[in-house]
Amino acid sequence: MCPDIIEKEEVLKKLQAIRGMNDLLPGDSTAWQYLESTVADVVQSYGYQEIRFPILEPTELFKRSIGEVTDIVEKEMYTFDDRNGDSVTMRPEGTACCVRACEEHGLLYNQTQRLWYQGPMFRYERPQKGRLRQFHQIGIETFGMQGPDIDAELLLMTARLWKQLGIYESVSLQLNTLGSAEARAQYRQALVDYLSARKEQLDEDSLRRLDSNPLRILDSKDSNTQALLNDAPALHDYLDDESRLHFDQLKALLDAAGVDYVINPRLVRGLDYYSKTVFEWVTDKLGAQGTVCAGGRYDGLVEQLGGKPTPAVGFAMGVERLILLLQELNVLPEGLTQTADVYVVAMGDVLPQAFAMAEQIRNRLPHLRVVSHCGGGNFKKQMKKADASGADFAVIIGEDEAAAGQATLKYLRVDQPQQTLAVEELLSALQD
RNA sequence: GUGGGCGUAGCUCAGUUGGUAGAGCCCCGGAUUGUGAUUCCGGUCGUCGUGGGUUCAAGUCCCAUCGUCCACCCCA
Repeated sequence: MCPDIIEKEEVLKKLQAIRGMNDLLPGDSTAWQYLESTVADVVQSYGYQEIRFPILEPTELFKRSIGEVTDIVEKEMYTFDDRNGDSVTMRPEGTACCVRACEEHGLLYNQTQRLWYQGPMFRYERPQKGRLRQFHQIGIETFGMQGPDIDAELLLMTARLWKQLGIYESVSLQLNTLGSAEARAQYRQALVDYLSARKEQLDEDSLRRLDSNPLRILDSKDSNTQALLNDAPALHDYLDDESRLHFDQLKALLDAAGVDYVINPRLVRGLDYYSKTVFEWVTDKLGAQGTVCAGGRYDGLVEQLGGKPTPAVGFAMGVERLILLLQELNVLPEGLTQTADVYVVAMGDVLPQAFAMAEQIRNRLPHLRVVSHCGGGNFKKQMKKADASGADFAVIIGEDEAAAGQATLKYLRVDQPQQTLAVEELLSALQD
């Protein structure tokens, strides 16, 4: 066999998307656009501004923020050497990037910020439902506000968003507080002491976490471990007064606003930088990856990354998971698959007139999506395409219409007789 | 990283103890040369993921490999 052919076949086999990195196809992109624009509308209605930062950041940024001993940093990051030998990493999350960008440009100097961002994140994990290697988050971060009011605002904003999307009844807000860094350190020690004395009763994973990230043992799925935790020291007994007050005030604000929540003392977050408020919006409709939005307060992070001490709260939502949920609940608006509002059919030697008509409609009614038929074909075929496009109207131009400077307007979705109209009449008919 | 399920047409999937690869949808043509979504008739579509092995014979059995899905883990 000719070597060229062999080589070609091998290349063709390999030419597919990288594992865990999905293509977004035309049939799904409209749902994404719907979600993204709904989120953008809601967050902007609270006065949040968009920020954009690079996908590639210095590896050190994530080591110092997320925590050296977390799974993300230890084994899930896409890290490689830049051409000059610097270690760079494709961002596994947005918070650290956002802090870096704000700090670098003085956005945190004596001022508050309400920011949001969106884009792809990268983690080398085993793909499963709701978990990808390239996934998308929409994140919100606020800086410079230390009171519980801003925590509450974030939760009100998310609740509004879920209502807007029609999923509020299918998600529940899990709420907890981790206390100050000092309080948490004390509690951590107490927990380690308690569990170390009972090592033989721990499952394998929890045993491993006893050294690396003992708080994570709290939300272990192992039933024996959970039973063991019933008599373990409770985080709430170790809370400092300030954190306790902060949490009580937050709950009062949520109560007053009518946002339901569940206090979950076992809720901790995987990333090291959280303190005080932590929360997750979870659903039972998506299988194992049911957290659709999560975040909390991270008052220490800015300083940890070299800035002045700056209070901060934020969260991120998983776009793929929200899309799955919208599809699962069947709450996507109708018409997302529609690609046109008006379909222009040209019969005979009238292409110049048909194009002119389509352009005229676009000039005067720019909100309408106008698709001109291209590629020839008989009348029947063109009408079939018009129907398949989802358009409400077909605008038909044949020899007769072209000669008279007219067009025929046919209603594709309602039972109304078609009419042959002059340009102005046609435009005003399309307007309603 | 660990387990389990599944890879057959563009899509969703049948395919019996091993015996000549199927259906629906989609698409195309026609019934209807300027009127679609309904109906009827006809048609195109495959290295059965890949590579070995067993056998007279493999989509089917065995081994390997790749891909994918779900779960653990982790997390949005």
